[in-house]
Amino acid sequence: MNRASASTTISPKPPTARDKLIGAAVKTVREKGFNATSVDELCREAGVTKGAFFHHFPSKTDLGIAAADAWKRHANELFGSAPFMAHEDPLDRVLGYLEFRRALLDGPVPEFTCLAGTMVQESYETLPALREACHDSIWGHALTLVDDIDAARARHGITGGWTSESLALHFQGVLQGAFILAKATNDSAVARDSADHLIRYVRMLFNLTPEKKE
Amino acid sequence: MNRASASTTISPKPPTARDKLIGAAVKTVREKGFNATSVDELCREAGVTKGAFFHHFPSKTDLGIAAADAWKRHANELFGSAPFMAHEDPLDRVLGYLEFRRALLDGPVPEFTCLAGTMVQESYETLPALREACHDSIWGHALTLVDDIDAARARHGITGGWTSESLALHFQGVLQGAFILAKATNDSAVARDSADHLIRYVRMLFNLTPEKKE
DNA sequence: TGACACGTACCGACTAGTTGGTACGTGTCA
DNA sequence: TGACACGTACCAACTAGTCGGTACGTGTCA
Repeated sequence: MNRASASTTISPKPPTARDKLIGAAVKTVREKGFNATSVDELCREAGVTKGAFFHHFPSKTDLGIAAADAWKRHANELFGSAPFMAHEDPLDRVLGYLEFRRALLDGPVPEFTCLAGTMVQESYETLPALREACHDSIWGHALTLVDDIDAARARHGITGGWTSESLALHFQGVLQGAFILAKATNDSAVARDSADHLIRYVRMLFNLTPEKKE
Repeated sequence: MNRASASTTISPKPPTARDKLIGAAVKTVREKGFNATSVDELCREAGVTKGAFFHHFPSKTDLGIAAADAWKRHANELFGSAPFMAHEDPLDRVLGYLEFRRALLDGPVPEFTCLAGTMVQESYETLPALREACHDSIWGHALTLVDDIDAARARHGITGGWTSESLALHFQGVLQGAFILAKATNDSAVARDSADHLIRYVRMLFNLTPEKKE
């Protein structure tokens, strides 16, 4: 009898023009880059008009900022609710995270690359507000790993001349680099190889056998 | 008595408009990206006119391709003649390469980043010829390391479930990722931290102590 | 209950400026 | 003299952003 009676109980609200534009930006900017994606194209992709665009966003840069923020929330939801998070040993969660990320490196290149990593290359010297949003997106995700790395070090008695934060950021760096290699070949195999090296590194840091045996 | 008689013995030929445009592209594209750099701006930076531009390059994309090629030759000359190449043990050359690259991660961000890695993000789905040139630039440099990695493995009896080529590409990937992290912060410290993790990884692969002691 | 005021979401034609690229002229040197 | 290296003037297409206007929901008060 309420306003959603005629539809299913899930997803009561239809996506607004704002939501559709953010979705279009996440998709198209990852394919073509921020500067090569025009406002008209984003509107076409989202199925909205230019008036709607500038009603919701003061400028194209502001859509980029909103998309970077949405991207961070998307990532933290995806990984925060993934199966590997159920492991009791924090080291298993850390390795589970890396293996989960490696498993994502499949299929077409534009679908597994990082929006923030793509946009920061085009903005870091020219659009400080967008650069900052990309920074927040990457760091905001990386820092979710620090507590587990810390706990894994404590549990397994690992010290070494490195910080947990630097390792969490190294994870993101290796993956960002893997995306670039994959883009250069238009093939994801090279990215998976790089992820394997990263996993091997972490196993060695924690005195496990370099190769996983099952 | 030859055509360079009137000038010093060094650098006999003045740079052509073509050379100056490639130099301008290497500098400006690394700062702002390929799409955000206009032809007019490249001409201004190089001190040449638009007529000269399109006399030497059929299109802006072709300048990008030429710049990627020049970048590869520049890199191979820089690293091929660096001091670490004199080490007798190939493992010392491999580690010397990484330490040399780590040392380069200093100063302003736009000066140590990679032209090919920057351009490939903007071209991989839209400009196949430029993507291919970026691929050649990165791979053409990475593959110069494979023989030394192979020799180092033979000398030190290292096998492991990885190929020398994948490790050489992993080096490039980690560095490309480090550039992105540095761009996101506008600071190079995070890139050096990531390079340290990479060096630690290689030392562990070859059964050295994780941290260097002198 | 219904008329009025107001706010939000959205529309699409328009503009001022920029874009990559072209056409053609000119100087220079083998 | 003619080929090459460059300069000047220009163009059509596209760019981000503007602006006057519409559609419709909501709160209020007689």
